[in-house]
Amino acid sequence: METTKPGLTSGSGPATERGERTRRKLLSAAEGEFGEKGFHNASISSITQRAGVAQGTFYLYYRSKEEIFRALVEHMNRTMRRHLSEAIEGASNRAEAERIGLEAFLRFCRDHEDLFRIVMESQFVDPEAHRWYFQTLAGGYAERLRAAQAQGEVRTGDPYTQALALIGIAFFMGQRHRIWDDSPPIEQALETATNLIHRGLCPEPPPQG
Amino acid sequence: METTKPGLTSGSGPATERGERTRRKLLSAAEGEFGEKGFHNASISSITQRAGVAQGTFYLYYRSKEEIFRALVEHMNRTMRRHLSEAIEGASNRAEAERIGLEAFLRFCRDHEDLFRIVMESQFVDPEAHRWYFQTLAGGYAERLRAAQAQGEVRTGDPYTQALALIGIAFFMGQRHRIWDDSPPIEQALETATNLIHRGLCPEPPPQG
Amino acid sequence: METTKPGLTSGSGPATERGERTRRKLLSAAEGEFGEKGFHNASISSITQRAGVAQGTFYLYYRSKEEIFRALVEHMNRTMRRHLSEAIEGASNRAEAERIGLEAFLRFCRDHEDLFRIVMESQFVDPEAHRWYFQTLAGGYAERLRAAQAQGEVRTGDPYTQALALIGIAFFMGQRHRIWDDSPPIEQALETATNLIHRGLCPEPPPQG
Amino acid sequence: METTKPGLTSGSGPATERGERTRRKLLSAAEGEFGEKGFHNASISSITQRAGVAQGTFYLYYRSKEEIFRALVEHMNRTMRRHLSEAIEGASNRAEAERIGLEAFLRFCRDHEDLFRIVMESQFVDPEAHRWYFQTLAGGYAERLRAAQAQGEVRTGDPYTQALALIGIAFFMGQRHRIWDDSPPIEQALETATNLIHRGLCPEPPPQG
DNA sequence: AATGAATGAGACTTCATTCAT
DNA sequence: CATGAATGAAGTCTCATTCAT
Repeated sequence: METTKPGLTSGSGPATERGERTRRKLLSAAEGEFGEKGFHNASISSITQRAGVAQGTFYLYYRSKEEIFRALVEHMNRTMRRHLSEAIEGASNRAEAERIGLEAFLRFCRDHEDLFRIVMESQFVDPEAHRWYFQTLAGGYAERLRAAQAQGEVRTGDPYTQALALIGIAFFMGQRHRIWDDSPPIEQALETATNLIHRGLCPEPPPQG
Repeated sequence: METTKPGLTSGSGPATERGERTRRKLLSAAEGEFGEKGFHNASISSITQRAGVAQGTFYLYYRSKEEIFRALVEHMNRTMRRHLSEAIEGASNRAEAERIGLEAFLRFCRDHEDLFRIVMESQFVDPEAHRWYFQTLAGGYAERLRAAQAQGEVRTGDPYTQALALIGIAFFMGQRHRIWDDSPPIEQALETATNLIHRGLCPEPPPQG
Repeated sequence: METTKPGLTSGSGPATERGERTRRKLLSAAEGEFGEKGFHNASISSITQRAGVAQGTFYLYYRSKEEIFRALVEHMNRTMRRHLSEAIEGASNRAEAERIGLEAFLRFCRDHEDLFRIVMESQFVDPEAHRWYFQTLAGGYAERLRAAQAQGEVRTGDPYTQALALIGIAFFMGQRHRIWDDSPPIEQALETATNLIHRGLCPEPPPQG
Repeated sequence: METTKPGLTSGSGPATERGERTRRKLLSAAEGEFGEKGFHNASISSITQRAGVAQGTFYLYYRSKEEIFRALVEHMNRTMRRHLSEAIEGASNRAEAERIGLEAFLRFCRDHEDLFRIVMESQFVDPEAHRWYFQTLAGGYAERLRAAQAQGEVRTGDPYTQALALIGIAFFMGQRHRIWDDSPPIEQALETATNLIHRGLCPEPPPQG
C-alpha cells in the first residue's frame, strides 16, 4: 500500500510557483513543530498555524502526518550528505577527512537540532524511512572506507561495519551535545574522539628509540 | 508536576504480597506493550488486558502512563548493568573486557528487544530518564576506563568522552541487529568492531624488522 | 474483515445490567437520529446527546457509526417479522392473511417511520445488511406462498418472485404513506391493493349466469 | 434557500456552445460518480476530474452538489418516461402493454444502473425531487389505467393506487436485479410477475366445462 | 485490593465552496 | 469561460484517567 520507497516521494500537490512556496512553508513549519514537540505531540493544526495557512491546505501537499514526516527525513538526508561531502572535500587523507567530517557533523547537529531529532525519532515513527536513512549514509561512508583501505590508509575489516561504528560514535556524540547538559567544549570532545577513531583504545606504543 | 528523580520512584501502591504480584504483572505487560507498539501506540487498556487485571487497577500502582514507562527504563538500567558487570567479571585486562562486554551487550539486546527499544524511545518520551540512563551507564564505564588509563591499558583522553563513543558504537550496532535486515553474523561484526575499538582506524604498523 | 454476517453481531461492550441499559439508550437514540436525519447527516455526538451519555461511551458499545446502523437494521428485521407473524396468525386462509398482513405492515410503517427509513437507506449504507434484510423477509414469505400453492390457494409460479412482488407493493405503499402527502385514507388504498393482489389487473369475469 | 421546483431548474451558467458541452460533461461525470459512490461519498472534485475540468468550473454551472443531483433525477425522469412510452407504443391492449412495459423497465434498469440508483437515493438526498419523480410517473401511469378501466380492460379501483402498486413491483424487481445476487433469468421473473399482475394471487378458476 | 463503566478533550482528516488570477 | 489554490467547519474516533461499587 503505502510502501512508496523513500527517495522517490517528494510530495505531490499544487505545482505552481505559489504552490511551491506553500509547500516550503509547510515543510519548514513541520520541521520546527516535530523538532520541538516530537511526532506524537506535534499537531497538524499547529503546523499550519506556524505556516500561516488553513488546516485544509496541509492536505493539498501531504497526504498525512506520516508523509510530511518522511519528507523531512529525506530532506535531512539530502542536506546532511551534501553538507558533509562539501566539508571533507578538501581533506588530503582519510585521517583528516575523519576529523573534519566529525566536526562538521557535530556542528551540523547543533545547528539543526530539529532535523537531528526527527531522524532519531523516525526509528519509532517510520522504521522504513529510518533504515533507508542510515543505510544510505552508511553505504556512502563504507564506499569511502573501502577506497581508503585499498590505499592502505585504513585498517582492513568489513567497511560497512566500520562505517556503522563510526556513524554510531558520531550520532551518539551529536546527541550528547543536543540533549545533555554535561557536554564539554566541542573541541575537547572532538580531540578525544578523533584520537580514539584513529588509534583505537590501545595505548600508544612507547616511542621507539 | 513534581519531577521525581529517576532512581527514586519505584512505583507505589498496595504493598501486600498480592499487590506485589500485581505490580510485577503490570510491569511485565507494559514491557511487552511498549516494546511492540512504542509508547504512543501502546494503551493502558492493552496493558491491563495483558496483565489480566481491570483497567482501574493500573492506577493503584502507577500514577500515569509516563510513570510506568520510567519505571521500565530504570528496570532496564539495573538489569543491563548487572548483566554486563557479571559478563566482564572474569576479564583479565581491559581489552578483553571490551570484547566480552560488547558481545554480551549485543546478545542482551537481541534477547531483550523490548527493553532496548524502550530505552531508545525514552529519549522522546522522558528525556530526563533517558539522560539519567546514559549518564549512569557512561559514568560507570568512564570509571573503568580511567582506572585502565592509570594502569596504562588505555590511551589517554577524557574517559567520559571515550565511554560515550564506545557506548555509541555498541548501541548503534545493537540497533542494527534489532531493526535492520542486513546484519551479518554477530561474530563478524564483533570482530571488525573490536578491532576498531582496540586499534582505531589506523592501519597496522608494518611489521618491524 | 468486517464481514460479520448480520444476524450474528448483536453488539459487544459492557455486559452488566447498567451496560445493557446504556446500550438500549444508545440504540434507541440512534433510531431517532438516523430516522430523522438520515445516515450521513446523523452524528455520533447527536446520538450520545440524545442518549444522555458522553461521546466516548458510544464506542464502548459499537465500533462505528456503521455498526450501530446495522444493528438497527437487524432490530427492525426481528421486530417487523414478529409483528407480522402475530398479525396473520389468526387468518383462516391465504387471502385473508394477505389482507391482514398488508394492513399490519402499513400500520407498522406508520408507527415506526424511523425504522422504515433506516431499512430503506441501508441499501446505500450497508448493501449487505440490506440484502440480508430482504432475503430473510422474502424467504419466509415465499415459504408461506409455497405452502399455499400446495393447498391450491395461490396461483402457481416461483414463490420467491411472488414474494418479492408482494413485498415491493407493500414497501412502496408504505413509503407513499410515509413521505408523500397525497396519501388517501389507509383503508381505501388497502382495498384497491388487496384487490389487485388477489385478482390481478384482469377485470372480473362477468358474473356467470 | 429558495426551493426551485423540480421541472424548472435545468442548470444555468454559460450558454455558449462550448458552455453547453461543458455542462453535459459535468452531468455525465456526475451520473457516474453518484451512481458508483452514492451521493455522500461522491465528491465534487472527483466529478470535475472525471469531466476533465477544474474544480471551480463546476460552480459556473451548478450552484451546489444538491443541484446537480436534482438535475440528474430530472434527467432520469425524462429519459425513462420517453423510453417506456416508446416501448409500449405498439401494444395492442393493456395486458400486453403491462408486460412489455415491465420488461422494458427491467432492461432499462440493468442498462442504467447509475441513474436507477440515483433515483432511489434521491429519497434521502432530496425528498422533494423524489416525490416529484414518482408522482409524475404514477400520474401518467394512472392516466393510462383509468383509460383502460373505461374500456373494461382493467379491474375497477383507484387507478392511482393501482399505479403505485405496479410501480412498486417494478422497482422492487429492478432493485433485485441490480444489487442482489440471487436473481433468476429476467424472463422467468417476468413470467411470474406478469402473471401476478394480470391475474392476482388467486388460483386460476378450474377450467369450465 | 479490585472492578469496569463512564468521561471528554483533542486529534486527524475530508470536502463543499470561494476567489484571485 | 476557466483555473486551481486556499479555506475552515464539522465529523469520527481514541484513550488516559476517574469514580462509584
